[in-house]
Amino acid sequence: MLLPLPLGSAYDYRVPDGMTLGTGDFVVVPLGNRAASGVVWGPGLGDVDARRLKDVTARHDCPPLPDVSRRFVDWVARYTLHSPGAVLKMAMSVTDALEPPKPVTAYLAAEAPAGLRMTAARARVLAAAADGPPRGAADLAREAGVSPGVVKGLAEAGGLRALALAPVGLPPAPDPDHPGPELSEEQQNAAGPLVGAVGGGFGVTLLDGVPGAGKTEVYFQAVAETLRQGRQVLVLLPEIALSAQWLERFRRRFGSAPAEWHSDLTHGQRRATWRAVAAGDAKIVVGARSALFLPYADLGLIVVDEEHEAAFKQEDGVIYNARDMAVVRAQLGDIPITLVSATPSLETVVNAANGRYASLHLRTRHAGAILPEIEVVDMIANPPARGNWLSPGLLDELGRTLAGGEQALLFLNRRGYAPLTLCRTCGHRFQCPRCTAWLVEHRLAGRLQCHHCGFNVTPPDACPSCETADSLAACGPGVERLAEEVAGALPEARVAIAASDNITSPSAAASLVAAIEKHEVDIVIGTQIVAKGYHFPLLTLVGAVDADLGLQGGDLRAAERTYQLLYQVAGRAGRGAKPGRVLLQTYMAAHPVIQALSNGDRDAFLAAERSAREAAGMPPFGRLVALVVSGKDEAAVDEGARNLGRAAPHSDTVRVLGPAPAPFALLRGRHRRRLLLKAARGANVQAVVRDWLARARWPKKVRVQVDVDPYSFL
DNA sequence: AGCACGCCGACT
DNA sequence: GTCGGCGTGCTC
Repeated sequence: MLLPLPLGSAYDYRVPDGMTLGTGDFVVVPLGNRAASGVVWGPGLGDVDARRLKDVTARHDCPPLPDVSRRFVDWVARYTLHSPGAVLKMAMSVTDALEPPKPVTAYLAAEAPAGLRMTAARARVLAAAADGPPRGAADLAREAGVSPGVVKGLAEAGGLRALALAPVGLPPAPDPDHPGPELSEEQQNAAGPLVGAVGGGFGVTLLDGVPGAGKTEVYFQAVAETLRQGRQVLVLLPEIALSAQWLERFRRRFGSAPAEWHSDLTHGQRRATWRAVAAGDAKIVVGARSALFLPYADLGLIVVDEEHEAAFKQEDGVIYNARDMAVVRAQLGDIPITLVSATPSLETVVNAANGRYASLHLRTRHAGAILPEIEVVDMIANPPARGNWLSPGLLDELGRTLAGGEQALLFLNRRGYAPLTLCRTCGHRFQCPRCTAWLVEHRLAGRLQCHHCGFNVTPPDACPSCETADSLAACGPGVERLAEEVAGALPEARVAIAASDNITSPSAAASLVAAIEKHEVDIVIGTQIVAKGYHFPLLTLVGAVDADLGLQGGDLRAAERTYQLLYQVAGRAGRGAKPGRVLLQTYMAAHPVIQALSNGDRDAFLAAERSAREAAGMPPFGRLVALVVSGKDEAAVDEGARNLGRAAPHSDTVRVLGPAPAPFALLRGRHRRRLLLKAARGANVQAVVRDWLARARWPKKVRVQVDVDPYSFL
């Protein structure tokens, strides 16, 4: 019996007489003094005294967790060095979905039978029921301002008619043969092998195409083929909440909506979707990384769109990369998987180059659109006005674009107004008390905010350190400040800010997208949330305000990520009839990333990146495991980190760097130290780390977190 | 993850 | 004198 808790191993329970259980069955068991739901993982191990065993309470009325899902849970647990129970928890995220939905009874006003006793409360219920659709007892009672008992009593007395309400339904099944858009010859050539792979067992294909090439329509062909074969499809997107246009495209192609899986669902939707996936009724699921762990009855195809995205890396709880685990899931299920990107990760490029993955290329934009020209604006030679961030060249282009009735996007990967506030008199800087981070001014919200823990304060009138009034200065730009600069330079321009602060839900994203599509916006000023996926035909100018932003810091993937992000942003320009232009503002015009972008030479950039990683033995040519030691007591954390460092394994294939303070040495009030294990490509890092952790000792109040294949170095 | 047990600060 | 804070330990 595996419980969805971080317990270390499965627990044994006795099966009471008269109950038959099979592997994968969902059951209720007593745990301590409460009841818990878990999954039958196999026969008991018998390593616990039989007298201590408790009886299984009941079997849930739902399909068992399929064999593939169970093997997947075990595999992910072994790989990530987390407990199987913690991984199972991700597959059982809606516990009350284990029981069939109770039929919901709704009530509507009925012809009052003779002799119905009327009270003031009953009259209010009847008045409420007479107006509007049939509602449940609780809703009706709330509206009438009475207790639910009154509604029940009235219904029994015949004053209300009861009606069985259909449980939360799924959208109608997508139709693979719904007429879709015509594919170009290049698209058809790419779609052929993808469609051919459906039903043919495990295989990974990279679909690599320039932005605007119509990659989505290409993999939709494989989705359609899988639907025709009656099997389920999973499409993973990095940020499902922002995928309004993707969903619209899906609806156009298949005549119906897919089942969605992300954090923004209501409880009822989660429940219904989980059950429909388990029953095999939900034929296509589009979701964020957690959708990978749903209990698919018969999964036949996985697509990972924007496979290079860092958002696929789960950074808390069980730390895993959904793209990599999706490949594993496909292998265990013996089904094809397609990785899609305009800027594939180096890992994927290397796998494609050495033949482990097949690859398909789309080199031209769809419908005759051409790729934008990318120009470098050397900010040393063309500085902006003092206190501003837009170079004269970019400002001119903005004006020209607007005058031509077109739209522009200014990209700056910084939320808020200014990333740092300091006192001009004494130099005091506003820092988060719980994190190693400055407080970011959010002028629209009137707050100084920490982007890591949510701490925020009202900006004071006087410096808290030297008490000088009106001495605080905003340092550096954020999207809000950029909007202010644009408003000053181009007062007629209609500006919209797009950052995670104001685009918090799929509906917020949808309304912004609609406003841009209807040309109610001239200039979009956004963070990375506008970088990917969107298609705005009138958008012809993209300005990257601070192209160098991601290049600072010693992160392994800084160059790769900056290249991907800027290339994706550039790809928003010129997707319609008119050609686009892209301006990259930089103080590092000679940097290889900037050069590669302006020369349009992705292959040379990847080759250079690849040989640098190979020479350093870094991924994908070597393996990394990060250990983060954290706790509230700094001395205890240091002690734990030192102990781990002393116990660290060393061999000719493995070495350990650190401990060193993590880049965020203090995060949410916890002190953090990092150790990094670097190993040869073929090394069994899991075995090495497991052995290491078993030998080392650290204070109990200190937590050691394992991150296999760390993505960011924070 | 919950939940209980246990040992030190501010209250009716 | 108690209520309650969360550190620590346990759940077949």
